[in-house]
Amino acid sequence: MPAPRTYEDLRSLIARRHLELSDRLRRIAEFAVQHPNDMALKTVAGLANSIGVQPSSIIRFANGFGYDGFSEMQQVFRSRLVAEATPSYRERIASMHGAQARSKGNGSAGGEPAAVLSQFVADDIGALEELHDRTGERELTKAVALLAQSKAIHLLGQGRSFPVAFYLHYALSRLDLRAFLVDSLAGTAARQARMASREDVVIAISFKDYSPDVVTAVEEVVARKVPVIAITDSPLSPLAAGAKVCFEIAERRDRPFRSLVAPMCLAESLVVSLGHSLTARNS
Amino acid sequence: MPAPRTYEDLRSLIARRHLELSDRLRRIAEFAVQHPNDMALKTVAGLANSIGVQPSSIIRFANGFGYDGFSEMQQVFRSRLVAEATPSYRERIASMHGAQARSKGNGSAGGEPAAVLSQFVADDIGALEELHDRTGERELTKAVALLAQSKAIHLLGQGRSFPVAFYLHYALSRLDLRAFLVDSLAGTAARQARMASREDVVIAISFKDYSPDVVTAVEEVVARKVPVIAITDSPLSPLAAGAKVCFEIAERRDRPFRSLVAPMCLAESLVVSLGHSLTARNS
DNA sequence: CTCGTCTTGGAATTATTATTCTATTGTTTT
DNA sequence: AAAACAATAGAATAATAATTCCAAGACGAG
Repeated sequence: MPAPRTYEDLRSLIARRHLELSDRLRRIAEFAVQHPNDMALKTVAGLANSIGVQPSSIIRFANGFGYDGFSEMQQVFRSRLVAEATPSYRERIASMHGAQARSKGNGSAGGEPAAVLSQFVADDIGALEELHDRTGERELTKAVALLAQSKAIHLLGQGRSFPVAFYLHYALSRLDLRAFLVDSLAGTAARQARMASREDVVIAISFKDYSPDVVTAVEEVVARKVPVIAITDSPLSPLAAGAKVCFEIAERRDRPFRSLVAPMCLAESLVVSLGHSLTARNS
Repeated sequence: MPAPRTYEDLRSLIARRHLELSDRLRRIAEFAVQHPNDMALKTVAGLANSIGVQPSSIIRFANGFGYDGFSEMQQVFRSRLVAEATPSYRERIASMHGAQARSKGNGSAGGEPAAVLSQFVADDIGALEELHDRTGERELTKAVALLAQSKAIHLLGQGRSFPVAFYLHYALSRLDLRAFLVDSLAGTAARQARMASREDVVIAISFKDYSPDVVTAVEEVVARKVPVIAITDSPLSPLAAGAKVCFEIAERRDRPFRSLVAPMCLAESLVVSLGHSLTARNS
C-alpha cells in the first residue's frame, strides 16, 4: 500500500484506520487531523511535546502510514498550505482537451492551438482568482474615492500595458469624466504627464521590465504630489514607491507569457465601481 | 529598529528599503516578495539555490532586516501560510463562487468596490469557460495557418475593441511579423485598410454596436478577397459575413457591461500558437 | 594608483532535528 | 503465574540545516 501523496488522501486514510491504531498512534492521528498546520510546520520534538508522546512514536506513526520518515509525511501537510486555490478548473479543462495533459510537463503550452487556448484559459482563470484573493477592499475603496473626487484622470501605460490604459481612457470618457491618455504620440510621456495637477489622479500601468518613460513620468508627478494609482506586478516596482494606491497583479512564476486578463478585469471593476459611486453621489 | 513581526509589515519594509540594498540582497528581496511560499518552507540551502546566491547572503538578508537569523525571519513567512489556511480564507473563495451563482439572478453588480470586483472576476471566469467551450479547434488551426503564411497582418478595431487590436499589433511585432495597426489616426480606417493585399490577413475585432468604420473597412477588403479573421459577438455580425474564420465571443445576455477579458485571452492564445507554428517551421 | 570600505563566495563550524536502537513496561495467552 | 508479544520511552546517533568566519573581489575616494 503506497503512502498518500495528497493531504486529502492522507486525511481519509487516517480516518479509516484510526480505530485499529494503538493508543499513542491514535493520539497522534487525532492531533494530526485536528492541527494540520502544526503537523506542517513544527518539528518532531515540538509535536511530541504538544501531543504528549515521544518523538519516536511520531516516526513510527509516519512509518505506519507508509512514509520513509516523518519529513516525508510532513511534505504532505505542507502541500496543503500552498495548495493552489482551485486545481479543479485546471483538471476540468485538462480533461476536456487531452492535448492539455502533455503541456503540463514542460510548463509551456504545447503545439496544438486548442491546447494553447486551454492553457491560457486555465492560467487566466487562475490569474483572476489570484487577483480576487490578493486585492484588498481597502485599495479598491481608496482608489475609487480618489478617482471620484479628482478633477481629471491621466492614464499612463506603454507597450504591453497600453491596452489597459487605453481601455480606461475609453471607459472613463464614457462616464463623462475628464480623462487624458498619455500616449507619447506628441512628445514624451514625461512632458505630457506634466499636465497633471494635484487635483487630478494619474493611473499608471506597467509591468517589468518597467517602461522607462512611464517610470520617469510617475516619478515626476509623484514629486509634484499628484496622487498616483499604480497597477503593477510587485510592491518593489518603481511605480509602487510613490503611489497612493498600489494594485499588485502577481504573475505566475511558471508561465513565461504574461497575460493582460487580470489587469483588464481590475480596470473594468474600477470603472464600474467609480460609475456607481458617481451615480450615488448625484442622486 | 525592530524587525517586523507580521508578513505585511515585512513586505512593506522590504518594498521601502529594496532600493538601498546591495545587488545580492535585492535579488533576495525580489524573490521574497514574489515567492513567499518558498521563503516559508524551503531551507536556506534550497532558497540559495533557487535564487542563485550563497546561503550566507540569505542570512545577511535576514540580519539586515533586524532578525537574529534566517529561522526567525522564516517564522514571519510561515505565519502568513497559516493565516491563509484559516477557514475565513476558504470562505472568501467560496463566497466568490457563490457570487457567480447569484449573478445569474439579478445580473448587476452591487455597490461595494470589493463586491464589484468579485462580480467581475466571477463573470470573467464564466466568460473564459464559455470561450473555451465554444471555440473549435478548426477555427484556431485555420486562423493560425492563415496568419503563418501571410505576408502582413492588419489589425482592425476601434473603440472598446481597440485594446485587443493594439495588443495583437504589439505582440505580433515582437514576433518580427509585419503587423499594421489601423488606428484611424491619419485618415479613415477604410483608407488605411486599402493597404491590405490578398497575400495579407486582416484581423477585425468588433462587437455591437459595430463600429461603422470597421464594418466598412472589412466589407472593402472582403470584396478584394483579402482573407479576414473576425473576432466578434455573433455569427450574424456584419464582420462574420465575409470572414474566412470567425471567432464568436458570446455576450452574456444578463450582463449590461461587456468585458474584454475573453477576447484578450483569445488574442493571446492566437499569438502564442502562431509563435509555436513559426518556430516549428524554422527548425 | 593605492588605500579603505563594503560586498560576496565558499568552506568550516555549530546547532538543530530526525531517526534508530535497546531496555522497559504493559498486556494477553496458556 | 510465567512466557510471549506488542507497544513505548528515552537516550544515542546520524542527518540535515543554520550560522560564522575569513579571504577574495569590487568599487570609490583621495
